[in-house]
Amino acid sequence: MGEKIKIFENSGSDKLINERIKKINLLRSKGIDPYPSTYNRTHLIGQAKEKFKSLENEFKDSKFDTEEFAFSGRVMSIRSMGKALFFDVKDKSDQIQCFARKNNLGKNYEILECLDIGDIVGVIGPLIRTRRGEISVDVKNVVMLTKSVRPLPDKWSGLKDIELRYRQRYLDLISNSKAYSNAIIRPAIIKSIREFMYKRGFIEVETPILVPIPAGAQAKPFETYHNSLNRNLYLRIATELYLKKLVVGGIEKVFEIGRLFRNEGIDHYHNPEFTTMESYQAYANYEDVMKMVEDLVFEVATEIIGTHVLPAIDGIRPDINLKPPWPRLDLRTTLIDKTGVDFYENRDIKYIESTMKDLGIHIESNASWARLLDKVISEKIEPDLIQPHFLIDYPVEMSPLAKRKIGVNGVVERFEAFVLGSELANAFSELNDPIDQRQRFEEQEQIRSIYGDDESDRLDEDFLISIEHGMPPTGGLGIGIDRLVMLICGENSIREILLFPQMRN
RNA sequence: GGGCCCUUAGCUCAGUCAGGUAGAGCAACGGCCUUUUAAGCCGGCGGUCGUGGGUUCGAUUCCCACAGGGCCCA
Repeated sequence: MGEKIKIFENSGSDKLINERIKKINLLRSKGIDPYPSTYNRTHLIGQAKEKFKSLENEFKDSKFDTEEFAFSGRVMSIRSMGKALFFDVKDKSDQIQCFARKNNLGKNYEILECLDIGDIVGVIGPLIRTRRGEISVDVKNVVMLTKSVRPLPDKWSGLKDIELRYRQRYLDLISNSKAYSNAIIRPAIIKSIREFMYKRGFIEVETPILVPIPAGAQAKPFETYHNSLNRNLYLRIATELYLKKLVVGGIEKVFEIGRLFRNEGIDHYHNPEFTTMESYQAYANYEDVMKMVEDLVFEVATEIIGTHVLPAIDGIRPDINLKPPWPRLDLRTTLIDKTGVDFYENRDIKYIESTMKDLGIHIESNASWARLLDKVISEKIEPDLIQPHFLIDYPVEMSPLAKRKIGVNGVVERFEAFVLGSELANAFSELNDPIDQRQRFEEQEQIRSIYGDDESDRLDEDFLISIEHGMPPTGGLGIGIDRLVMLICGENSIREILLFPQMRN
């Protein structure tokens, strides 16, 4: 800590801060440390309130005294009554009113005379009900644990400014209970997913984030530079290829939950870093994975919110029923239903462009057939998939890492899961024919050069060598953790479920 | 990438259409008050009106650019 605290008198906030710094100095002059290092909390507020209520039931109308509780938490509001003071203290479990009388506290009342909203205090005393019926601490002792020098947001309106909520999330967490519960639910979901996977015998691993070739997905990477290796590295855009190498190595059921990075636009569905779970299971195909996905989402949601029917939220969504099995929609026939066109029968660029024009879909210039069809799917099919659905059997051109479906030309064993009109998961029977895989990568490299498509997948020689050693038939999955958290939390912006979303500057 | 909207006190917001350098509530400060709870009453603080330029005698207000944020479209 600096010896001198610079005092400004110019602006409003500096004045507020200076008032509080004066109180710090006043406390110190009385021999009170405003930043002590320890405090012995005996109870959480929520537990103690429950205890008090059960004592009330036990004693009915007769009087009783409780033990002394030692709480700690942040001061949320203060009501001064002359020689008595009411203040509300909030910990992680609940909030409680504290009632402090000057004649009960003696010298310690001086601490309360320096009390501000936002301070972190310890309060010790039995519980009582006040005249108005509120369970309160009859404060016998109070300890300053951390003096705050900045004012908290308005106690009634809270913190509304969306920008401030994201940039100063800690204030959002203090002021807005939904922000706090979202922050708690996310790790609970991830824990639940881990337990689901562990139960099924999957091994969790960690693979490199800094990679020499950003392969395994179709996305633009972030680039960085390693000084002593004297080479460019990329932040991973997928965990796919490393995980499949592990399947080659005999880790037959493997998964990773981790951050991926894609150098693309930011909006309320996309953050440049986001979290996925990818899993790979030897001797399974996409049918097995489909069952696992619907079971996973069903079980996790049920565990977290106690029901598999996500409640409707006004202006955001209707009830969402996650109960398996989810409908399987064949992509080709669904396209025909929605557009009247069989896109699979003609893979010609000119054909798809003119068809799209007829359908009123905007055409990106110089795009490949696969990219154009992807556009058709996201315009004509995805928006209607509100309840959970699987779209199955994609064209090979859209899926360079997926195995061909036997007996159906040009189609691979792939599915995507959709809910609320957006993609939740992507999975396939993994391509383990090394000759075919090499050709697919080469086609991706060609598309990159022909169309200048910098999102095409990249040929990764190390990966090809690994599957040339033989990868067993494998079912692979990628599931968007952020999307799943949004679904369960009932948020329609990714920024509400990331603690610190990417912001400009 | 395109369009529309927003940015005023620490926080939540008025005021801008009809240009004359700003208001409220909460918080904070000084008083009164020992069961209040959005406590109450009295008094006084607190603002380069996002930034930069332009028009004007004069700009928070009108115009332009930029920054940050939001919504919609691509």
